[in-house]
Amino acid sequence: MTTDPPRPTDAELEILTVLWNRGPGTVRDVHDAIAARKPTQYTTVLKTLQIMAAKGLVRRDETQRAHVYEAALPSEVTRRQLAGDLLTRAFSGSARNLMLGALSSRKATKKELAELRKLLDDYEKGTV
Amino acid sequence: MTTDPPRPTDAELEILTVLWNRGPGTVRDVHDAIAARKPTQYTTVLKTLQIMAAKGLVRRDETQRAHVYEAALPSEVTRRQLAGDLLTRAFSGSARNLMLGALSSRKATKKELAELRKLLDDYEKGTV
DNA sequence: ATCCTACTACGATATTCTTCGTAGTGCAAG
DNA sequence: CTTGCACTACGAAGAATATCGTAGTAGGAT
Repeated sequence: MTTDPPRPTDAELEILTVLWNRGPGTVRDVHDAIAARKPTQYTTVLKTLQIMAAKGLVRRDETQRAHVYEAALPSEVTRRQLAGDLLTRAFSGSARNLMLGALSSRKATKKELAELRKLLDDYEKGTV
Repeated sequence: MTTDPPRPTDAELEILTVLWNRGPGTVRDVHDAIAARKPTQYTTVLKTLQIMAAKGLVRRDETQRAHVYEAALPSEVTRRQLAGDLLTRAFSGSARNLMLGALSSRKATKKELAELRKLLDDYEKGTV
C-alpha cells in the first residue's frame, strides 16, 4: 500500500493546474505557460517538477530526451482533497460556511447560483 | 494604510480556531485546548502566538501578567480569505467546482443540503 | 526574605518551500 | 569532428514553518 501524495504547495498547485489544463507536457511546456504570467526561471520549474515526481504528485516519462510530466491524480481528486482539507481545518466541516466564504469572497452571477442549485440537485440524485 | 495580515499557516489556523471558539484567552487557555487533542509543548504555542502577533494575526493585551490574545479578524473574514484563495488557486474561480469538491470529500446530510439551498436563497435576496 | 511556580523572551534546530546558478550530456547542424 | 543548444541533475541559499529548550522574571506563599 502506497501513501497518498501530500497536499501540493502553492508552487506545485500552479504547475498541476498547467498539467491539468494542457495535459502531459515537458518542462518547457509548463515553463512557457507559467512564464507567460510571471517571470520564472526554467530551472525553477524543472526543479519543482523533479521534487513533485519524488513526492508522487506527477509521473514522469523518461523515454524522450525531454521528459514528459503528467499529473499523477486527476484534478477532481486533488481538488477534493484540497476542499475537504480546508473544510475541516478552517470550517469545522460546515459546507454551508465554506460556500458562504466562497460566495462572499467575490460577486456571484445569477448563472453561477443556478449552477450551484443544479449541483445540489444532482448531488442529491446521485447523478454526480 | 496597513497591509492585510497574510494567510495563516496550518499551525496558526489551529490557534485561531481556538480563539474564535472560546474568545480571547491566554497562552495557557490556548495550549490547554490544543494539547487536549494532540501533544504540544506550551512554549510552542507561546512562540507561535508571538509570531502571529508580529504578523498582525492576533492582538495582544499585555496589561495582565499572562497576556491575553485575541484574533485580529473575525472568523468570517479570515474564512472568506481562505475560501477565496483556494477558489482562485485550485478551482479557477468556479464556486460550483469548489462546492463539488467539498461535497464529494465526505457524505453530506439532507439537512446540510437544505442549509445550502437556503444559503443560496438568502444570498440572492441579499439577506446574507 | 526566600522559594516556587507560572509566565515571557528568545535562541536554536530541523524541515520544508522556493528559487536560481552551475555543471554535465546528448544530439543535430555545420 | 566540433560546436552550440536544449535538456537534466544537483547543490546551495534564503525564507518560512514548526518545534522545543533554556534563561530570566514577577509575584504569591511560606
